[in-house]
Amino acid sequence: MLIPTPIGPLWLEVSPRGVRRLEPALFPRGLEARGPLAERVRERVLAYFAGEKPDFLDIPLDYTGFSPKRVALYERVRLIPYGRTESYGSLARELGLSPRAVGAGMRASPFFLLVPAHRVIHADGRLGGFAGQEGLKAWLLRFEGAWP
DNA sequence: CCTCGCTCTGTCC
DNA sequence: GGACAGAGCGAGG
Repeated sequence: MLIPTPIGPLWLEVSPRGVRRLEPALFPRGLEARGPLAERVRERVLAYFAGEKPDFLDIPLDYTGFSPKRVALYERVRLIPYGRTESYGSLARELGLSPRAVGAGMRASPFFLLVPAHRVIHADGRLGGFAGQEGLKAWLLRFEGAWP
């Protein structure tokens, strides 16, 4: 399912266990997502870009194939509330990882918005990277009022 | 602004 | 298995 947003379409795939991927993509790239979960995700994403401040904590994610450390990292990042930021380093200390490992995990996440990687920034307040789309990270944080 | 050492995951071979 | 790049941090110049 392709969900239209102000930053371009987001491609959604679901499995019986939950969302398998949600990320920016211009064209369909796999099986069409159908069913109640797909509809729920679509409504929630539209609400997000309509300026409501939804969380996505009740949306199940399909973590099949991910290591326990990555699951713990993603579940922790999901708890960062709308409009707030935390640093790679503080998350790393909390989870017993290295700061680089947190960055690597965020980079590899297929759960755009659902795991709000854009809310994870440098310890000194700079934004840090975003898989070559740092403008998108800045857009999202400004939209949430978490960045000047 | 810059460099360096530390650190270690993800991804390729 | 091994090699390398990378969404970091902190100290130092």
